[in-house]
Amino acid sequence: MPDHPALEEEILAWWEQEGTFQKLREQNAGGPIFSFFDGPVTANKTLGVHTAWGRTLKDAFQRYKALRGFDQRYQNGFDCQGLWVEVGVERELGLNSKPEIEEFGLEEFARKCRDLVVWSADELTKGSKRLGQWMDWGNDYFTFSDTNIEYIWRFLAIVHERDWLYLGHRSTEWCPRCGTSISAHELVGSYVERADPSLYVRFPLKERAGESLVIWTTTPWTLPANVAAAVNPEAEYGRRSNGEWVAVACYPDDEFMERTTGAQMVGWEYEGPFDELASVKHRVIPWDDVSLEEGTGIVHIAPGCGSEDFELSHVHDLPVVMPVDEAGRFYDDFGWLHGMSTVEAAEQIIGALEGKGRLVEAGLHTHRYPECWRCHTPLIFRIADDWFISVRDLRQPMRTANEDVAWTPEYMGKRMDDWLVNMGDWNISRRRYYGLPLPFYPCPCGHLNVIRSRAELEERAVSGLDQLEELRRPWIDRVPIRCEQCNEPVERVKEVGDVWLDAGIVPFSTLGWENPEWKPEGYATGAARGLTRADLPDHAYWEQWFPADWVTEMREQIRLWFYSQLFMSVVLTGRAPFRQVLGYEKMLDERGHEMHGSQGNMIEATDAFARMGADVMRWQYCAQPPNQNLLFGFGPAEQIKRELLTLWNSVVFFISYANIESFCPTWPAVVPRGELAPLDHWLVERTHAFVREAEAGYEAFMTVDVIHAYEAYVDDLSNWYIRRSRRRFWNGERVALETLWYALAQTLRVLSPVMPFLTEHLWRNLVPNGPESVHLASWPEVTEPDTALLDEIADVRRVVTLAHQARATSGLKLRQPLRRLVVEGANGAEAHADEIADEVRVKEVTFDRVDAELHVKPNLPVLGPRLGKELRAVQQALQAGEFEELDDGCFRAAGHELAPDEVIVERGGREGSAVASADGVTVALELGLDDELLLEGRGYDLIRRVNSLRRDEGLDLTDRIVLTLPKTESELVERHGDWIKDEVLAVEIRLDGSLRIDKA
RNA sequence: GGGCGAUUAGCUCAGUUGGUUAGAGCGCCGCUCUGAUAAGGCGGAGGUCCGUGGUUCGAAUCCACGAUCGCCCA
Repeated sequence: MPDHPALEEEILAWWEQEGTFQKLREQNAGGPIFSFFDGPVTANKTLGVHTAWGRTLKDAFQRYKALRGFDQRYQNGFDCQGLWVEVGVERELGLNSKPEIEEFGLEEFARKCRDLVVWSADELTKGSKRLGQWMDWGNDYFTFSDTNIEYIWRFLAIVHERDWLYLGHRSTEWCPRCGTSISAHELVGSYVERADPSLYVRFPLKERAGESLVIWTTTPWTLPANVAAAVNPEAEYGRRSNGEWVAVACYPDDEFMERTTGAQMVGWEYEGPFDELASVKHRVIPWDDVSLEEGTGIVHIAPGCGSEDFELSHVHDLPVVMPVDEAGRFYDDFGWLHGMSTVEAAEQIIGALEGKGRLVEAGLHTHRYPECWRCHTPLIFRIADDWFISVRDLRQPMRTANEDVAWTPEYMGKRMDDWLVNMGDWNISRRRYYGLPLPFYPCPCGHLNVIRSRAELEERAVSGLDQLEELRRPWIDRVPIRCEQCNEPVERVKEVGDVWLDAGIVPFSTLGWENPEWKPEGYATGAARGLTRADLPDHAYWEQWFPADWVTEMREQIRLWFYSQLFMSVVLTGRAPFRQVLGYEKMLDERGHEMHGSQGNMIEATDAFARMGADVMRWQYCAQPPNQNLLFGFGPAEQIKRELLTLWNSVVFFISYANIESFCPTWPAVVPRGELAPLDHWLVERTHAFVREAEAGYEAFMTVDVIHAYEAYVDDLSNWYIRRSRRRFWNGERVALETLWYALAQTLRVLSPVMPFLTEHLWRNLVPNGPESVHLASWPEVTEPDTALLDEIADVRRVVTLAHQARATSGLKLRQPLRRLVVEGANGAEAHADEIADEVRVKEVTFDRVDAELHVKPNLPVLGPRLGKELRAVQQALQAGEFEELDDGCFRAAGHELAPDEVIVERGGREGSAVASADGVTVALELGLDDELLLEGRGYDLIRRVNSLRRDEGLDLTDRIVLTLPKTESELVERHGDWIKDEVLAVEIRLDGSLRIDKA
């Protein structure tokens, strides 16, 4: 049994020592191009089993394409900026807010962020190598390089030139802990079920003494910012006896003193809940979207705290009250609430409303509410100034570009289109520190300066260049430039860019788009200096490698990396940056639960490497249909190990007999020449069929198809070819060895992309004088398989399976030979009667009508359309046996004549035989025994016992023995002595004692 | 609230244009093979195909409504 981890470590060392990957690249240099872009992995952690899934798919297909001779780039990428990195460092330093970070110092904070990236990049590299991923390690791209930043600057400058860039003043989802707005694509999936306060609050009406509006809210903290109450103008409202106005539809059982329409209520003025804190006029406004399914039908409007509310403020000219600051705390002018968080304020506000007698009801309400994807803080709405890219002119071109992309699974392409249809303007700014510095310099003169390169920055800088450590906060903030309009010094905005800008620009920044001259190590700039040797290629190179032939990432990347790449590519080139995409679903634990560190079901990659090994992990990933969640774990790993044992044992079997025969195969692996047995021919064709099936799987980017093809194939190889051919191997038949070697060598080549270690290990044992590595052996070229021959053996296997079933029902063991097997309906198997006889252990196999009871069933797909309602009567007659057999295979039942193709005829067992049937094939095993058969059965028993003894005593396969038997076996020895000697490798049989064996 | 998808054996999933006794792998039990042997083969138990109606000679499959779950968008 293979020790996967040990074997893998050994292969890794050997690859390293031999420079196998280098040799592969040299071998394929100048070949046709297969362009793959690696989506940058966030460098803030070690390698996880989730990430290893994607890395495995990337590696498997790059290896497959390499076998087919494609030249590839193999550039790995690290994502190095943004909240992921910042939050990691914050945690490490024990900081928990923006003021604390600023107090800590932005220079040092930036250096700490870089340290984290450097550490993580190293860890991820180590893990990926252990996984077997072949990349050009050391030539990685880092998104925090100046080069990447400058490419994004150029992109933004182009966006600005086209007039798509604007500063938006709007209500956005805001994380109070991170102190920044959250953009739409970061919001997805962040809605969680949670319980919030549910308040019904009374707003007293000014002109109608004793009357009030009742509103419902789940965000008490927004009440101090209330400026209006919205009603549905079409709806009917009613006044209860206690003076409270609500929508009639919301309280169908209540009695109302007075009724009116929403439209009539518009303009009513009321007292706000906290007029002492923010003094504004409050009035009723109409709003068609007011729902009557929830709450009271009267909606509390706070334009400073909600996006629809904010929109309404424009329509109705309402004041905008902003109650909380960046950190989600009430501003000082909110009296007793000042400094409180929205959560703290909620309790105070509920108490205060109760004190004023304004609270109708307070409870809890469970609903879906967005929280921060990074720190899980519930989001609030704030009015903020953010930088946006307008998608008005881009939506259609992006949808059109996406139509040229082949998505696997297909529905993911539709998902992308849905996303594009619904996408809002791209909010590209974040009020954070460690990120792309947005190159925007808005001048008080009204001109927006957008810098497009480091050179331009240096040229226009007023001061601060000498301290510019990196193109990054805080250093870059100290470099004011001269406004190109008024020539006055102007400062950069403080915001950094959305990380998806960093990743989306990769197809341009790493390939040298519009770069006039190739720069050696030109990517190793800024923070990336010293971390990579990556060159900045020239534009001709970009032309060659853009767009990608293929990319793969998990499904979430549709709205993230796939989206930002597509966005930037459509802006810069008008087309999609990739031709084919493979997406895959989520990873869960083996019981189908989300993996969480806190629940103890998280599997560390290092554990997985140590306990199951990289090949088994890779098998688990590759066997997974990409449209379903992967249930990953050690349980499935055990099953895979057992499954892989078949291939291992087959190779071990081959090598044992090859050694015995001193058989040394010769490269190249070509179809064996000479006297091939029918079984050898079949294995060759079967192997070719497998190669073709696997090829189709790889070409469709479906490793699961490759694995399914393999599973069927390896069963044929081991449970048919090897089992049927064992005797030929014992006899050292050369052509059998050649054929098996050929099949195994092709199998290893086909599987090597999925399972690079085990195939390599077996290859080194199996192919002594061919390519030193299976990965250098190229893809097997095979001819079109002979399907007629394949079908024939498929028939044979069907017959054998049925015969084994019949055996099982008969109660006679396989060791007891029988006289005859009759087969009906598998004509392809006729040429293989001898093999069947041997497998089933019968003296004779005949192909004939099985002499047994007749069962006739209607062939429904044929008869249904012809007979319609009459079918039922025919069906019942046939089942009851009320039918007449006519000549030439026709039947008559219930007054209808049935042609041979309209019925299915099966035969059941008679006394003295065991019958089994399936799919139109019937076999009947004749069970009669005679003395001769019984004696032979004893012979098989004896052979089995002796061979067990051989194994128990640890004899080698080729050791000869002297067999001693009791005298009672004399008849057996007399009749079958030679046969027995042959089967147990006995040179002599003695009849003078109890059963024992001695090494001869 | 809107859109998409799912619901089949203890678990994970197949199930072709509607067609005969609804399958596979794993697990469990029994049998079997013994020169791959901590493997291989055969069988068994285990199903209200989510529910209700409809179309049809015939529905796991098509249609409608409902339930539950997941995903996506608000």
